[in-house]
Amino acid sequence: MQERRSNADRRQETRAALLSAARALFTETGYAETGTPEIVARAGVTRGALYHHFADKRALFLALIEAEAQAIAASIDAASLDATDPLTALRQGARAYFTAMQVPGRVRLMLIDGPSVLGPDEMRRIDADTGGATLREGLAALPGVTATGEDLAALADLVSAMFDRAALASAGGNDAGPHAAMLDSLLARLA
Amino acid sequence: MQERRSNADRRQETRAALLSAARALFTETGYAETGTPEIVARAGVTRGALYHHFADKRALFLALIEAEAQAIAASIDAASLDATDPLTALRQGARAYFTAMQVPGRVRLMLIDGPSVLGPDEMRRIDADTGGATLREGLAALPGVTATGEDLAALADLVSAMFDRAALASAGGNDAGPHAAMLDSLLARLA
DNA sequence: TCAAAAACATTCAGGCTGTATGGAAGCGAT
DNA sequence: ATCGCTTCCATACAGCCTGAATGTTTTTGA
Repeated sequence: MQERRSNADRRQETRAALLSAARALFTETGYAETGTPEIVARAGVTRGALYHHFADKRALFLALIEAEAQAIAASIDAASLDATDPLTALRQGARAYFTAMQVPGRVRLMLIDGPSVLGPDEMRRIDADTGGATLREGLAALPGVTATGEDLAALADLVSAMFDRAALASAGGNDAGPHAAMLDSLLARLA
Repeated sequence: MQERRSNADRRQETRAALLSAARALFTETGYAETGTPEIVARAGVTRGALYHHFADKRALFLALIEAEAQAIAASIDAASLDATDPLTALRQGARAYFTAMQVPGRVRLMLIDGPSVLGPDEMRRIDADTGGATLREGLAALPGVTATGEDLAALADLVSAMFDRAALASAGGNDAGPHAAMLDSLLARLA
């Protein structure tokens, strides 16, 4: 019995299987420690399929990171829609980011392996393509923030660094309480 | 002609040669892209020497990172000795950190490859063993900071994240001005 | 229905890591 | 001084992985 599938379907299915298997293994074992034989075995295909869909291991990882970044940005957008004043909007966005980053493996993908494998520049680009502007606008709306242009971008970058560090602190079963609370009070000082 | 060297000398010399060669290649090409054959060729020894002194490639990298962290901490300590009031002390420490992180390759070693190869936990341990306490004390001395214990540690971690991000922004020939200035004004708000 | 293209499988070459084995040089005791 | 022991280092080997090249099957479109 041979099930007749369209090329588009086949393509998308194996791509999804590869991305899913790669995500599982990369988050469990790390990028460098995970081999492509392992990935394709888990995905139920061969290495030929992998190298047909992706130029190399790095390209597979890049596709994974981009999908993950979009999922995170979508979560934040969905959560911070009902904004009353700028500060609570920012706080809601921060909470949404933390909960989004608690999805298993996300910290490792986005904050550890991502910058190392893809480089900081590419990670910045990905961030800019997904949710980068949101934070800038959220900060600019705060009454205590007068920065614009480059200064505003720098401020957003610094605040984003604190978000990331707080998310990192909450990984591995650690208590995120102190970091999140402290970050919240720092944001309150900005307003 | 055979130069008679003591075992202690031989050991330290080849170790230094290996660490120096590894530092050069890791900073130029990155950890994953640098092979041990390349390292030992540059150091003028063989892979046998490398695996005699270090358990594996990771252990060599670890020794390198620890030495680098101590060098950075030493630079900061040396620069922030003449402290008048807490805020300027912190500012001087910040400036010292930025100049220390402008040594070529340091950003890549400490902020990109380090966390990926050694893991965030080990990087935290290294930071705690070198200059971790300095920042906590400097922040605690600020009049506007009332946090203690876990909260103080969380604040120091968040501020440290901003330092790192600012240093990262200044890497690759980018202009560090906006980040450094913005960070400076944020620190002033804390006091 | 049939050629062309897409999707996938298999094979191959090169390189790298870590280990095991071998040799040379220093060290301590006699 | 020399002899066993240890340290230091070099060479050889086995296993694995990556990416490219080559084959095979399935789908597509005319």
